[in-house]
Amino acid sequence: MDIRAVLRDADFFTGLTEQAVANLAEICFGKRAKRGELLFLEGKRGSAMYVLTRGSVQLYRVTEDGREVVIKTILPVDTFAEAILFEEDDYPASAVATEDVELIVIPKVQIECLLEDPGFRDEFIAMLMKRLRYLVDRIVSLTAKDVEERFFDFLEERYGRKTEYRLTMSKKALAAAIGTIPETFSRLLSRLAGAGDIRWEGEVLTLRKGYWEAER
Amino acid sequence: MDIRAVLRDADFFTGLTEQAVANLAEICFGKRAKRGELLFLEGKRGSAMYVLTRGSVQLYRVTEDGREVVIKTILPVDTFAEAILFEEDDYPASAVATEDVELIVIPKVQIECLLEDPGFRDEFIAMLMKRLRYLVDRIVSLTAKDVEERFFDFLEERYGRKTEYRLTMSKKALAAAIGTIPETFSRLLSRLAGAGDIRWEGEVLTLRKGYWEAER
DNA sequence: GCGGTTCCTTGACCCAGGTCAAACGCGGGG
DNA sequence: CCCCGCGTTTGACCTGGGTCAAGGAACCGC
Repeated sequence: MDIRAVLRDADFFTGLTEQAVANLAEICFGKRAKRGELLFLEGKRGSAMYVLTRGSVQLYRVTEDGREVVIKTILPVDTFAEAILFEEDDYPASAVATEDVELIVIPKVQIECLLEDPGFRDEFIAMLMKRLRYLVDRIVSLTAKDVEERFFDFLEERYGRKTEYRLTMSKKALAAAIGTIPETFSRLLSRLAGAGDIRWEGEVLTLRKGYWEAER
Repeated sequence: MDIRAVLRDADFFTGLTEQAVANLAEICFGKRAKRGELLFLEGKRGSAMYVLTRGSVQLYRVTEDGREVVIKTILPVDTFAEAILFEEDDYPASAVATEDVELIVIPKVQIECLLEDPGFRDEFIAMLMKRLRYLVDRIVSLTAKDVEERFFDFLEERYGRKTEYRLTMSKKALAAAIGTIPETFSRLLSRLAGAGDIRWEGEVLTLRKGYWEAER
């Protein structure tokens, strides 16, 4: 895995010179984790942010009564846990690998230097704005849309409009990603399959041709 | 209304020198709006951010099918619409006055100069982080808590733990603030009143003594 | 191969809270 | 002073989706 190439291509680091990326890459290191492994825990002190290069990760919070609420599902190539860079304290959420994953670990101290650079800082602010927008969208979606709509929103947002999706995370994780439970998700799928809207074989989900053009 | 004094005390402007605040105050101006008035509309171009000094404002989004989702309720003294400062484009949400309000309007261009100052930029980033946290909390709350819990969370978060609250916005607006509809909110209130947990007279809500210490 | 997990599915049930409708109080404009 | 419109309340009703329980199915490690 060529760390430097990955960093260069990540949105997060546009605005850095080739040289700066090279320097950064020197300090970073790769990491693997297996499905189900925790990457960090809400409230724990953290000292790194991540770039996900393979697999998927869910950021979630746990309520007092033990319910897990997924805030966001991370897919390659995306960065996460940038929040930690600007907080003296803890991770604001937990992160779990929803499949076997590969990631790049970027030590916090290293980025703090970069933030001196005003250009980079602007990029950083722009990224935060994107995160804000995402969360607002998620609130709207969880509040005002039903499970079916959220499912297709998820497909579109995370993979784009296609007719075939290779979904490698578990259905349980998918259910959590769209803010519901496995039972409800399973029922949704069999209803859609019954109506001929989708077909699910192994890891491959196939949509009825023209689905995206239909009423919706 | 002493604009300079308000700005000086606003969290948002800590990190500015007295002089910088004074300069800023020169450019800003006060504004009033009546209950129900729109301050800005999602998708419209904007060129100012605001400090609310009296009344309350709701930020909300409208879904395709016309449902309004309240993102956040603003109370004095808080800033809003800072997002616009870093977007070339539009307001990401709409804002409506939920009571008669007084606000300070800060032209966008003016702040853009301030962002040159690295100290101010750090404050700005810290503020964005707080917003992120807030939205994550709201997701958790809307997803995993019932209406009653959200109501008391709202009271605590917006006014602190007290036994008496002067609630000047309409019950309709309150219902929207906690993510429900007037009917459900009204039923909640009469249930709580029946149980002796609350009393509501005019604008004043009184909690049963020791409410905050109870099980919850 | 085999017992033990964990995942997935299905069925029966339930309930918080949304919808629809009706009635009333209240404040402001004509 | 009356009327209209809005906010509020209450009642009757309904339903999306969560809970609980019970089998299958797939995947371990031994």
